[in-house]
Amino acid sequence: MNVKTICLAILTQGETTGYDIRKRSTEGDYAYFMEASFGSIYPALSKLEEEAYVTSRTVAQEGKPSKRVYKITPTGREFFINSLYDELNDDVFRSEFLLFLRFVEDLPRSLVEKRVNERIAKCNDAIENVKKLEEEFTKPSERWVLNFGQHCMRSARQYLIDNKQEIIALAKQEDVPARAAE
Amino acid sequence: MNVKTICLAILTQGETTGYDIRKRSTEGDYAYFMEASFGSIYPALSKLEEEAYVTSRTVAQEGKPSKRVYKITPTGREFFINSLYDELNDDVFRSEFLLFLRFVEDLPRSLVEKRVNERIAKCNDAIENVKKLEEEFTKPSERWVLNFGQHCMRSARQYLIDNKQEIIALAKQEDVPARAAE
DNA sequence: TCCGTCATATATAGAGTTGATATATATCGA
DNA sequence: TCGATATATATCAACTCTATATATGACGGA
Repeated sequence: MNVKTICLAILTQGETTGYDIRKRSTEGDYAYFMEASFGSIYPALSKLEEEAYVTSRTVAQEGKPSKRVYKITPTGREFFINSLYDELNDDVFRSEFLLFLRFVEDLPRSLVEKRVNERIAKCNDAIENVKKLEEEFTKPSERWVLNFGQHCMRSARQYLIDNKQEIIALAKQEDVPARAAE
Repeated sequence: MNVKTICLAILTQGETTGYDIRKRSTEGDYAYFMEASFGSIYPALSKLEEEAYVTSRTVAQEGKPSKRVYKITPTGREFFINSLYDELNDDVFRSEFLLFLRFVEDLPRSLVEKRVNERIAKCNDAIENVKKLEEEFTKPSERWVLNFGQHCMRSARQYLIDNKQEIIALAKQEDVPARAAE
C-alpha cells in the first residue's frame, strides 16, 4: 500500500486537500492503521492528477492561505475499488518500546518505570481519541474498524497495567548507596 | 529507530551476519516489532564498520557461500545502550486489512469473508510462531515481550472471530440473480 | 541426468518515503 | 510585541523497500 492508494482511499469519501490527507492519516480517522507525510502526499497527488485519477482546483480562503482541493474522477474511483480485490499485504507493527523492554536488565529501574507509564498514558490518549471519532462516524464499517482498534488498544493497555511491576522488577537496581554516601 | 540501531540491538546479543539479521527481523524473534531489508541492512553494517561500532571477518563454509560475520565493539555496545536512554518514538501500526474493511459496503460478501478468514489464519500462524520462540528464550525480559505480543495477537484474533459475521453482513449481496439468469 | 526450486549469502539500483525545513498568512495568549 | 499554534503548499537529503543479480549447493521430480 503506497501513498497514492491512501490518497485515493480518502478522496473516495469526498473532496479534500493534501494538508487534510496528512492530518487525517496522522491524527484523524486513518491514523491508527496508516500514515503519510507531506513529502510523499504532494508528489503522489501530482502523479494521480497526471494519470487523470484526480482533478484539482484552487480555492481562495479568507484569513487562511488558499488551498488546492482535489477530487477523485470516475476512473480513479474505479481504479481504487478494483485495487481492493488485490491480495492484502501483511499488517506492519513496529515498536521501539518493545525493543527497549528487551534490554531492561541493562537499564535503571526508574527509567523503565517512566517509559512504561508513558506508554500507558499514550494508550489512554489513543483510546480517548478513538472514542471521539466513533461519535462522529455513522458508516457501519467505519465504526466496526474503530471498535476493533479500541478493543486492541484496551487489551494492550490492560496487559501493561497488569504486568508492569514484573518488567520493572527486571531492571537494574538504582545506585542508591552511592548517592547516600555523599 | 533506524536500521543501524536494529543491527546494533541484534549484535548486542552475539556475532551474526547481514543475512541472519534480516531473517530474525522478518521471521524470527524481532519480527513482531521491527523489520529491515537487505537494501538497508548491508549499507547500515558498512557504515557501522566505518564508525568502528562493529568489526567483521569472512568465514568460509562448506556447502554454503562464505559469510561475513559482524561483531559489536565495546564502543558500539556503549553507543547502543546510551541510545536506550533517548525518548522513545511512537509505535507504528499499518494495516491494509483495516483499510480494506472500511470499504466492505462496496465489496462482495465472498471476498470479505475470504479476507477475514485469511487474517484469522495469519493470526493463528503468528501466535504459533511466538509460542515456539518462547520455548527457545530464557531471558526474562524477552519472554515478557513475547507474552505481551501473544496477548495482543490473541485479543485481536478473538475480536475478529466474535465479530466477523457482523462485518461480512455489511458487504454487498452477491449478484446471484444475474448468474441464475444465464 | 537435467531442470527447477529452495536455502544460504552478499550486494545494488531505482523507486518510494520520511523528517526536516522553507515560505506565507493569520490568530491567540502572555 | 513576541512566540506559539494553525492553515497550507512544497522541496530535499537521507533513508528504506522492492526487486533483481550473482554465486553455491542440496533436493526432488521428470
